[in-house]
Amino acid sequence: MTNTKDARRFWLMKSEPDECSIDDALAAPKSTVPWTGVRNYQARNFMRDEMKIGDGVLFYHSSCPEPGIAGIAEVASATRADPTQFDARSDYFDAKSDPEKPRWLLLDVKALRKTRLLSLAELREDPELADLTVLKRGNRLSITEVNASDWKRILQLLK
DNA sequence: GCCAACGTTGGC
DNA sequence: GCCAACGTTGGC
Repeated sequence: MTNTKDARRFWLMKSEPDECSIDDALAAPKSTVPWTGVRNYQARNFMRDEMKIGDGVLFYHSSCPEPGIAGIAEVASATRADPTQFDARSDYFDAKSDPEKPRWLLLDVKALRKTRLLSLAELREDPELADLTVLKRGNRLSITEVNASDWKRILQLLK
């Protein structure tokens, strides 16, 4: 199987470092964390339909003093139900989700390494990254695709 | 804490 | 199925 449909793809995943930073992910067993709390259908569908084990992930810190890319990770599992949707004490509880037909999914993300913080400001300054989805105005999606050339460029900036 | 942008909800 | 109101995200 070598057609382009099966090529490795790349993603940017936002995490609030207060909840799960790149350090937290690296400290987890097997450096792997369940990506809990996605409550947006578009992001869920990316996980369910598009993301494959081994896909590259930019681990992005959001809602924090220094937002930006903080590490490199990879997709480490297929999707399964996100258990927090059924936990009434969880911030991510969803009373409308039927356990027989879970509305929200998660997948495992394996942290590979921490990088220097490539800040949002620095990303914006790079003309080569002009089409990076996370830089687009009004973007709020917690999972966005990164094209291969932007991925390459970002790894270069992180060297 | 502000607020722009965007997704979701629910009345009709 | 429209769309106004409301809630959330997330940088600043």
